[in-house]
Order: sequence, then C-alpha cells, then structure tokens
Amino acid sequence: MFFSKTCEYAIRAVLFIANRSEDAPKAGIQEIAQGIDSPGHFIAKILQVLVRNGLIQSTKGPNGGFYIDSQNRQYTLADIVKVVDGERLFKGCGLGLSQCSETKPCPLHESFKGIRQQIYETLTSTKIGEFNEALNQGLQYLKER
Amino acid sequence: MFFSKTCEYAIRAVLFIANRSEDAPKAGIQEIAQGIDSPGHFIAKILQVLVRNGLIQSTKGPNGGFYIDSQNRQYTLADIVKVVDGERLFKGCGLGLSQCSETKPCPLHESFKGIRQQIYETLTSTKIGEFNEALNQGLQYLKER
DNA sequence: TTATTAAGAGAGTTTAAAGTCTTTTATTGG
DNA sequence: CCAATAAAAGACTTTAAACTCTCTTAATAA
Repeated sequence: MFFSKTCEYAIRAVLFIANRSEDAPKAGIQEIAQGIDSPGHFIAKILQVLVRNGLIQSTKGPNGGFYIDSQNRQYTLADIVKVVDGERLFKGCGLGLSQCSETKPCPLHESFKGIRQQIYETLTSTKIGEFNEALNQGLQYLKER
Repeated sequence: MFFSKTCEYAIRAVLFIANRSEDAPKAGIQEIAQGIDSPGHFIAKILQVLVRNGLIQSTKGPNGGFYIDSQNRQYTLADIVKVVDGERLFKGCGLGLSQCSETKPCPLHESFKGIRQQIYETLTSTKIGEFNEALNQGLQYLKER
C-alpha cells in the first residue's frame, strides 16, 4: 500500500525476530521465511541489509541466526522504512514532481501534508518490540495461514 | 508516494484537461504531454483508459482532442485512482497480507485504519475542477519547469 | 583442526511497470 | 468524396523490482 514489497517483508521479519528474541535465542533464515511466509532467499537478502545497517544482529555458524538485542528493541518502524525504501514516503511529492515544495507546490501538496505527517508519527512512534504480546496471543498475524 | 507513476500522470493530465476545458475547447496529446511534462506516447495510453472509463471525453480528427464536460467535472481524485490503481490504496494491507482483516489483523492494521480513512476522505472530497484558479494564477504546478 | 552449520556476497533470472513505435479508425474541412 | 488531422489500438522494448542460485566466509562443536 505505502511500502515496497521488500519493505513489507522487512517489517514482518523484524517483528518476527523481535518476538522470537524475547524467549528463544536466534532465528534462522528458514524459520523466519516460514514464520512470515516469504521466499527464503529473498528475505535472506533483505536481512543482510538490515544487519549491515545495524537494525538487527546476526551470527554465523552452528546456533547462529538473527536476533535483536535489548538496545535495538528501541528501533521504530520508521527506521526500517528509511533503510529499505528511503525517504520517499516521508518527503516525496504525491504527484511525482521532484521540485514540489511549499513555495512551488503541486495541487495536492497541502492535503498530503497532513496525511504524510500522520504516517510519519505513526511509524516513528511504533517500536519494533511492541507487538510481541499480541503476536504470542494469536491476536495479530505476520502471515496468511 | 501512494500512487503508481501511471496514476500520477493520470491525475496531472486530468487536472490539466479540466483546467484547459474551462476556456479553450479541446487539448491534444502533445499539448497535454507538454503541459504536465510526461512522455507523449505513454500519456496517450493512459488517457485511452480514462476515456474508456468515462472520466474524460475525446473526439478524433481535426479540432479533436481531450476534454471534460460539465457533468464529469464532478468526478473526484478517488475516481481516477480507482480506475488506474484499483482499490489497493483503499483496501490493501499495509504489510501485504491478502487476508488481513478486522478479525485477523496484521500488527499495523489498527494504526493504518485512520490513515487510510484520511486518504480516502481527501481523495473523495477533492473534485478534479477545483484547482483551476490556483493553476491559472501560477500558485500550483503540474510540472517541474 | 576439521567437518558442519548458517549467514554473507554476488551474479543471474523473472516479472511487471514504464515507456516507445507503428498501424488503424474516426472526424471534418475543403 | 478525399486529404489531413488526431485519437485508438496493439505490439514491442526497456527498466527496475522481485526473486533465485551458487559459492564464500565465519563460527563452533566434536
């Protein structure tokens, strides 16, 4: 809807890992791919980017996998979106004009300002660990089936 | 940001034609492409779809072109978006789950409900003719340069 | 110290959106 | 009726996102 498919997978994966990291230690790629119903190799690529940008941690080898330490649980959805989709959603023009601005606005500039603001506030105020309980209780889902 | 590129062009073209239709009669493809700074052949394809769906009118031949009659000036941005991008923006799940719903929600379902609603209200309440004055006065723009 | 495990890296393929080109059809002014 | 004009239609190409595959590197447990 607002995010690229890559970003949708990224958010779902991070919420999965954040939840996983509470009790059991590390989650492997197969487990993550299964847990959010995404293509294994594809989510692997995405996780590489998230690790490189410090949003999640990983270790190789036996008992290795992906996890999120206590520090990183403070990250928000906005952090993920910025890393994966860039600033497009927060700064881009609704009609695709690269020079759209306060002084040279497109017709939708004003209306979209409020919407953009609401999205920004929602994403910056949502921490990646805050869904753990609902997910564990089966009140919210990260995959279809 | 929210729309496909095709849809961005579509909205800009319709606003251009709506404005054009106030005084001078019909606008040709070259003129429209120039007026919104879009690829000529591409906007031609898009306009075909809009005509087929009754959002704008056209006539062929000398003095032909695209125009919007008084009836159709009542159409809103939401009508254009529905024709070009479908219901995705209004109904799709933020995390890409096809079965996301009130009873089986993704973690972002609740937060996104309000945002989606605000977008919907903005688009359904914005008529395609309402920017004519601002466009004519050079207060709003449909292209960069 | 080596076999095994699991992520990292990079190249390759597929698919869908974006954009182009050519031919056909409709309109109209002469 | 005919030539010119302009949109309609459809096939085609390009580009970028989505997705896959294979090989490498790091960690560890025996």
